[in-house]
Amino acid sequence: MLSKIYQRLYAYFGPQHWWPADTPFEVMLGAILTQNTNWSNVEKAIYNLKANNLLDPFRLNKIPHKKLASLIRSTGYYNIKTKRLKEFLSFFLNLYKCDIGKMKRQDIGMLREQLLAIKGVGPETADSILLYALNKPIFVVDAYTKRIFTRHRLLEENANYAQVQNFFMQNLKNEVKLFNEFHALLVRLGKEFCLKNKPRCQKCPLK
DNA sequence: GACCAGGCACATC
DNA sequence: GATGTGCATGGT
Repeated sequence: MLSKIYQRLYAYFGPQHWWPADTPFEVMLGAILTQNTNWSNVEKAIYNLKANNLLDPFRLNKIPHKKLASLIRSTGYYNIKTKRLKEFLSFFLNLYKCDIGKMKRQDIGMLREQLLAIKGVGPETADSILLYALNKPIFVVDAYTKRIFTRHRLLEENANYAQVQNFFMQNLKNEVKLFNEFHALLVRLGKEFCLKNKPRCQKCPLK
């Protein structure tokens, strides 16, 4: 059933080419910056960081809070997100010496626990980093995913993150490519057809 | 001007 | 352990 849904979405929208970033490090920053925020707001912040030559963990770690906050202002919650970025950077530096390869070689379960231990990294952010920055096979659950599947009565209204994630991972092949594209397609579907304030959608391609 | 967007931590009951 | 609240900009 899930793979049927995936096929239909893929046929309708085509490949989504996620995550929109040049490097794994940029994915990780974007994952924090996009928390409860429109992606277009994140693009502006990433642009600012790039323009200031700060898409580098060592340089980014050194700049003062105020400076970083002003650069990511467009993403909202900029004081909190500045702290979260700093928390993430010290994790990245201390445990992995800012070495993506070293992270990729780490066991996925261990890595997920380490990411979740960072203040400001919850399940969705951790899983986005695992899947989209490190190519680890894990399904990312977000607000759209829940909304789409509860509206189609395929999930309980009160299902928690782990339950939704299990629902996908137990019913799909354990493939990075599939998890990548499926989640991206669900976000695309959500943006275009499953908005919060439009509870009934006649044109939904899943119907 | 209200409502929402690719969450999360923390307080309080 | 469930429920509520603060965080904040930019687009519709």
